[in-house]
Amino acid sequence: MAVTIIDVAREANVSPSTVSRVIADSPRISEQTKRRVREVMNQLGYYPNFQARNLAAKTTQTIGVIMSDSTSLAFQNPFFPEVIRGICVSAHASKYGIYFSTGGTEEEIFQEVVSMVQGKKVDGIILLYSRVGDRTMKYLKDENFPFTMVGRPYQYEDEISYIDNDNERITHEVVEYLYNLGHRKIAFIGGNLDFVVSIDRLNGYQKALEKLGLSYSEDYFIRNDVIKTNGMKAVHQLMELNEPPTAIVAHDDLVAYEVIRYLEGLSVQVPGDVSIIGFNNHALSAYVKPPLTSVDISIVELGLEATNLLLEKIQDSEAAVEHYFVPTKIIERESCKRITTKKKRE
Amino acid sequence: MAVTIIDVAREANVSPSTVSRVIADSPRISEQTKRRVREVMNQLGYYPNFQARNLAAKTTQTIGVIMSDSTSLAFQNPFFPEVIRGICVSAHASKYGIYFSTGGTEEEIFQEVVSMVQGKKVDGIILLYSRVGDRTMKYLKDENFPFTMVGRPYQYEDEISYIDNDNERITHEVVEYLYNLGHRKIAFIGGNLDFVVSIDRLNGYQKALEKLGLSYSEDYFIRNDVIKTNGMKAVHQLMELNEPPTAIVAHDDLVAYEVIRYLEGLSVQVPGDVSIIGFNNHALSAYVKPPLTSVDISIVELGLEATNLLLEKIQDSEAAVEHYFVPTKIIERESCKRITTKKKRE
DNA sequence: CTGAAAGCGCTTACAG
DNA sequence: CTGAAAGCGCTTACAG
Repeated sequence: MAVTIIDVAREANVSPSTVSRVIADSPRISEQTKRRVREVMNQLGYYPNFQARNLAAKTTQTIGVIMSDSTSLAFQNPFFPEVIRGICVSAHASKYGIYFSTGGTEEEIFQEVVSMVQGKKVDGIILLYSRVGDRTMKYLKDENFPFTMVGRPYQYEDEISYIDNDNERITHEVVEYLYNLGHRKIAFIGGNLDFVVSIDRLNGYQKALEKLGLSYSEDYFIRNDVIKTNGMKAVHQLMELNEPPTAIVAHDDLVAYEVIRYLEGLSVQVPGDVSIIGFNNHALSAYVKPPLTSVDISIVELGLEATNLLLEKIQDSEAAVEHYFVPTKIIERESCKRITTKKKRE
Repeated sequence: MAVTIIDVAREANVSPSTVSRVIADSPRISEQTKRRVREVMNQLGYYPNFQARNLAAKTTQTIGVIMSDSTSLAFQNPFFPEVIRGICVSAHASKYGIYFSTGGTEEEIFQEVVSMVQGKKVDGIILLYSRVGDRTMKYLKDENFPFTMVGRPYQYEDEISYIDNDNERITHEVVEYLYNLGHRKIAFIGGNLDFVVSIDRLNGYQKALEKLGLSYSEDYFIRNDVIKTNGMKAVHQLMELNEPPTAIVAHDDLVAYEVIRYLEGLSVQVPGDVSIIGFNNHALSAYVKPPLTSVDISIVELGLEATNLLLEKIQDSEAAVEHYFVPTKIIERESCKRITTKKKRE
């Protein structure tokens, strides 16, 4: 029904091959012929059939975007929309489309990736997460299929191209920031340790303590799952310690606010009694009370650069493995307070 | 290179047609043959080529998802990730994939939609917005291409299937809610009036005033663009009116918080002096101070139902045009206060 | 229940 | 600079 390359060829008195070459803007066709063929294409309302072209050319001009299962962090604001925006910008500039994974569970996602790869649905894949022991990542690596990750791979770091923040360093800086405000008792509320980002941030926290001569205590570390299931109690226990923290680093702005609310229940003031700093710099964090000091992690760039790297890989299968860190920045607002170190010690 | 249907056929001693029918699980093939062919497929690691299958079958098994340009509301949390989640659930259940638009400007988006339709990239399209005078919507309708919208179309309402909230009604209810708390001076901060959702909410506000015997005043209506560019001043003017409002309805939780911040600058307490209610029930709104009363609009359902409707349309081109409203609910928190109507009037 | 053949709408060596 | 031909990997009437 639709007008095909054959119709155009007939109408323009050339062969289908020629029409095909005009579409591709091949230099081997004379300007005159091109002009004539293009005129006919417009006249007939011709559009190349995507599937047919891809089948013949053995390409798809689309990249697959995979996020971790929907129950996890990835679906929270604002990471997801922003990273997608970055991907869109880069993909659009190179005339690539985006095919989106729809799977729910880890297993479904894995199966979907396999079918994307084997079924030749996409030219390359972006993994929007990095999880410990991830089968999908391993598969992609073993298949030698073009892919990049947003997040440092937990393994094979030298064989996989990825974009990330320097999570260890920035968390280190966050702790130092609090230290410089006079804090010595600094608690940490981590993310899901199945994800490398959470591990790196925890490492940064621990190393900073060490470097600053503060000792690490299990009591000062709350895992994200206990915040989720039993946050109120965990925060109460934290504040009932003999030496309750004067500052808290939270893995995400959302959990920071959750904690602030529990603190309120205990009549603990932020930042009066306890300073708190979050990660990810949510849109709301500027407006909320107290405006939250938070680490901006350049989410759009994360998506943008991951896509650029993938596109390089697709276009040149010999392209070197590359890693980038995208900038992070502590956005100071009003949830952290300078204290004079007059308490117990010293 | 990859193993094809031919390889499987040869190995299983059947024709390619038979293999194809086994893939489709056609009832016309004996169980015995199916078993044998499937065994060979596993053994050889066969996966059907997506493009080839689609080209031959004249289908794509994928739906296109289009959002409004990235500068607008759609990219704000939490609408975007949640609506996508809804779409994914439904698409995945029906084994459809998702092709995502990457365009930046309105024109780019339009071109992309045309190429999706004409290039046979997708079987149907979901428009994640409804804009006044939208060329893309008109095009889809005129082409008679299967599509649905999240949001009431500004035109051709009887010819287009869509899912929406009953925005007029819920805004009406919101005003009544405030009225029942004793408020008589209720201001409204609207969204971008290029979008139908904003128009409907404004209408609901105005009709509620009318029904409740309150008069509508231009002074009580702030357009979203002035909030964006000159919000502080607009809020100041609002509060310096002879009869400043005692309650404010904000088109979105984000703008509600922005307003609250400006109010603070004027030492106006929320909800002490002014009550405020938002829309969209952001994830943070529960945690923030004051916890914001907000209208939950069931975003996931919006995506889910729009996809279901589209799938019906795709599978049956004669399917009737349908509309659904997805439930809305006022989530009461702490930003609205009952007042005793003792001020000036009466 | 199964197969031979045509066809989906392109691209790309190969030849001139 | 252009064309004829083969092929990409499937599906689907048609025939038996």
